[in-house]
Amino acid sequence: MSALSLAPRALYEEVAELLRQRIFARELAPGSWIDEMRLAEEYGISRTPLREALKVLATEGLVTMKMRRGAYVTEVNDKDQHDVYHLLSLLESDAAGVVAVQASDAELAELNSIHQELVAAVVNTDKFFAINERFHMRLLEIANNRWRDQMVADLRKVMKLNRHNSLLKSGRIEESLREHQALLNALLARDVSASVTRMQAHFANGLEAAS
Amino acid sequence: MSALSLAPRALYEEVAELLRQRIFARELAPGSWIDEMRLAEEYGISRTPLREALKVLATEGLVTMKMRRGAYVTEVNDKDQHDVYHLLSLLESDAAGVVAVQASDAELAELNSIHQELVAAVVNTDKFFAINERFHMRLLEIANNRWRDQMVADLRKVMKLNRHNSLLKSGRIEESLREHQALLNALLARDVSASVTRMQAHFANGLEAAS
DNA sequence: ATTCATAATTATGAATTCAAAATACTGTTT
DNA sequence: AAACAGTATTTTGAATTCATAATTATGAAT
Repeated sequence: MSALSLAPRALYEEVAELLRQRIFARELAPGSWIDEMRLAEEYGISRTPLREALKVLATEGLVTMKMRRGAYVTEVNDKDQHDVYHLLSLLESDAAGVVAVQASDAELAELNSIHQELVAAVVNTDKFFAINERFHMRLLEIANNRWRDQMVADLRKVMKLNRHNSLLKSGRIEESLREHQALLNALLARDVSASVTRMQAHFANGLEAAS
Repeated sequence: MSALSLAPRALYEEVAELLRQRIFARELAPGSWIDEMRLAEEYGISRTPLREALKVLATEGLVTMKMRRGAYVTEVNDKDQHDVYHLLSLLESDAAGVVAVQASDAELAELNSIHQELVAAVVNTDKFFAINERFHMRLLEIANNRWRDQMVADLRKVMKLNRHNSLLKSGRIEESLREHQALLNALLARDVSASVTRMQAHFANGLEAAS
């Protein structure tokens, strides 16, 4: 068997993740047909787990199944992009409000510590992006709603379908940092409405930069 | 509506819907193991499309796949119930705000007309529930964000997993009607923040009634 | 009777096979 | 050359088959 089977995850999950990567990398371009046989052969597996993976991606919205003519990579237009971004803003700003109320002091301290890493990484773009991602994820974890986590994860995947996908443009690292600082201040002050507003502002600026 | 979809659905979709119904009806109880062979035989199909359907339901959160030991109906505890309800409130109240801004006069008139049906159906509980559902769905459609529609649909499915699932308890039809009226007034006045607040209140009261 | 080891059974995960639909190809006619 | 009919090929959807993991049953030893 191939190296795939060594992973603890189910094969169809493994394949789904490989396909996501190729879709995000635009190796499988939006609107293009997905050749089951070719991919199955390439991965050295049968069509069965591959087709299961495609159905998972279809439910996530990354792939569109057409009756009797197979799977196609979903095309995301500007409106979709805008709509998804709107929902991310809504969900994450709500999460910020929850965190302002419910987080323990230790958890807020942890967010603060990640923020300090962010400040330190301002010179290294890649590192900044990675830590920024970690900050958002940790905040969601602390907000402690697995259903929201799942939705945000799915929406972020869809965002990656778009060419102008970055949730954080490289040109506005300093600006983004200031927004993060303001958000953190609101969180540490446990000011709910300010936390929500700051997160919304963070997203609003991000969309402006992306369009 | 589904009557317009002339295209026959794929078998795995058909089966997924049948399984959803059985899960909502608690014929497949939360936490219980799903017997693939039994169901496949019962439906007169092979395990292949059934397993594809199960993977779709797993992505929706209705079932949980356990490595090498099959599929189980997801157990939704009180916290899950609360978390999902919170998200529904968030998404639908946001939709109400969008509608207050973006809806055409004709669309608002349509919502008003559905509301009048609701008023007329106050004596018939089943009818009231159905029309109430239609009002919420139409409002979402008018808000015009297919990603939110999808998320709300999935969350409502999860809500149905819970014993105390009703988004609208029978004891508070009159109260619910008043809330709807207040929401509609805000929408017709195109008052965004009032629309959001009214929808939030509608949900807040619903949760209180459900617990 | 309880525990442990081993054999038999069952269920899962994945490959293979098969039927039918969609597509591509061929050759003929105009 | 364009249009068409008819055939061949490809591809999808689904059933079947197969290998192996997990579970259950059996029986020996204490």
